[in-house]
Amino acid sequence: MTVASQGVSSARYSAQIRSHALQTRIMDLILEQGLDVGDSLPTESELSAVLGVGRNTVRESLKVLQALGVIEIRHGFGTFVAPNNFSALTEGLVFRGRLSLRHQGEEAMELVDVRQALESGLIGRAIDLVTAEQLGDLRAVMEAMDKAAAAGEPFAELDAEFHRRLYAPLNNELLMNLMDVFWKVYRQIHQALGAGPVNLGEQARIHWEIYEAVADKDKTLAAERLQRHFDGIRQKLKDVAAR
Amino acid sequence: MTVASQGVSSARYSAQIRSHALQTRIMDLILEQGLDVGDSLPTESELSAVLGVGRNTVRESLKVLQALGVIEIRHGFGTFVAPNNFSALTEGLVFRGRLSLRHQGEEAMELVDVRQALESGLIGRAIDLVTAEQLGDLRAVMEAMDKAAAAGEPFAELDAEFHRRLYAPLNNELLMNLMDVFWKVYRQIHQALGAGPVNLGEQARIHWEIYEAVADKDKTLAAERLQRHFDGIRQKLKDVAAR
DNA sequence: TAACGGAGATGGGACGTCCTTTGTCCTATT
DNA sequence: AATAGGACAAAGGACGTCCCATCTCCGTTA
Repeated sequence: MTVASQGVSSARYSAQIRSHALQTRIMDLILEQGLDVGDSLPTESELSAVLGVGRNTVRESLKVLQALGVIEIRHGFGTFVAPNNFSALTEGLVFRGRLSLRHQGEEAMELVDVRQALESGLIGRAIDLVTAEQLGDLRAVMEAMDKAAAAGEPFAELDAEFHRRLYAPLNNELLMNLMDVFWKVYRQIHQALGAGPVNLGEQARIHWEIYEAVADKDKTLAAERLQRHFDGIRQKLKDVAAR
Repeated sequence: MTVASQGVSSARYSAQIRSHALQTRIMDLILEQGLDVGDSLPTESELSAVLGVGRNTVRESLKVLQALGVIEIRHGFGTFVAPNNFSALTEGLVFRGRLSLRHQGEEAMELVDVRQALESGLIGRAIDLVTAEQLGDLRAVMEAMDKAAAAGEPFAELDAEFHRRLYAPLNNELLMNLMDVFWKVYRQIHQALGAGPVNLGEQARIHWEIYEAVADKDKTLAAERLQRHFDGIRQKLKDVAAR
């Protein structure tokens, strides 16, 4: 544990506790009133009155809750309970990643480790649950990837889509969000590092191999190929960071 | 899909883009100036001047960045680049979890799935890397757990500590943070659900079995026992949610 | 019937003011 | 000389107020 990691939660920062309390009160208010995703919160002025604090203070808390993906603020219309949304988490992680590039990109590597564990750990169950239709979707992505590769176009988005669809059978929204976050963060760190030239054809081939293993319902093989896929990514990161 | 669920990411919300841009500018400013963890940012007034926006606006962005774990604000002292810290993420997830209790606690289940994949997926490498000292630490936790179980005291904290130490050998701070978050969220959801009576002795036994497998460096067995541990948790959740 | 536009509501933002907290430094006391 | 305590300055915290920007809704008009 680092020196400072005891920081934020420490009782020392009473101000943080107070503003944190306000956020909690707002969340509790949502829950108490039985609001659900899509329902609207009271206006800022109303909240300011109900909670007994100034409107600016309310606004600060609302902004934080929005950043945490709890609510959605729409200018001129109102504030609403947000659907699941982790995009905020992305920002923080990307920042962390960029900050860590000064220290040999540890964070990026850690991120790949976590992704690897998640994906190769879950592929088995995904194979158990995948339907023919979902497999078809996956294949469609691969064909698009081939097309992009043949045209010499990068296919970062298709890559992400492939991994996303791979785990769609699990029907786990939290996982989807997390994987999205990891993917975006990885992407941005990769770009910031200055990605070297990529071999599109080989990229596509690796994904095809994973697809084949999944289509054959061969869990061990799929897990192994995913593992290797990530080993490759890790190696590439190491190469870039070494410069 | 609800009315609002197409919301946040849409280009439609220019206001969100603007405030998001401000956050990004602050983060960029940190990176450009070469600030590292612990360094202090300009004061709110200075930022307000440099960025050409009002102090309240700056404050809103700073609060968000604090919530994202990017910076740490200390009343009367200044604003600093924060060490890694995910505690903020916890809040959002706990809220999600509580919100979802109305829908048979799906989120809690998803959370367990992700934890399971992460932990059983990473235990192998943890076993590869674990040192004798770390193994000793792990054992110490187990002995404390035994003592608590014998005394009839719940040992949620020791349980968390066990899982934390299990993966300490990986030296992956991101993973540690994530696991901490998952743990806290799970804990809170569990409490909110109204935890049933727990069999302390059996809890301890299960953890001992995992420990033994790790001590024997038996990766397969450890992964399997972890898997079963989580299956048990999942079953318990299902029971509680069924009421 | 469809397109346009205004009204009203709601969030966005900027100042200015005063309070609270924190760290520092200086002084007085022992 | 060492220490305790108070004064001071700097920084963030909270509010109130005023005006702007944007959205939705609904009525008007072509």
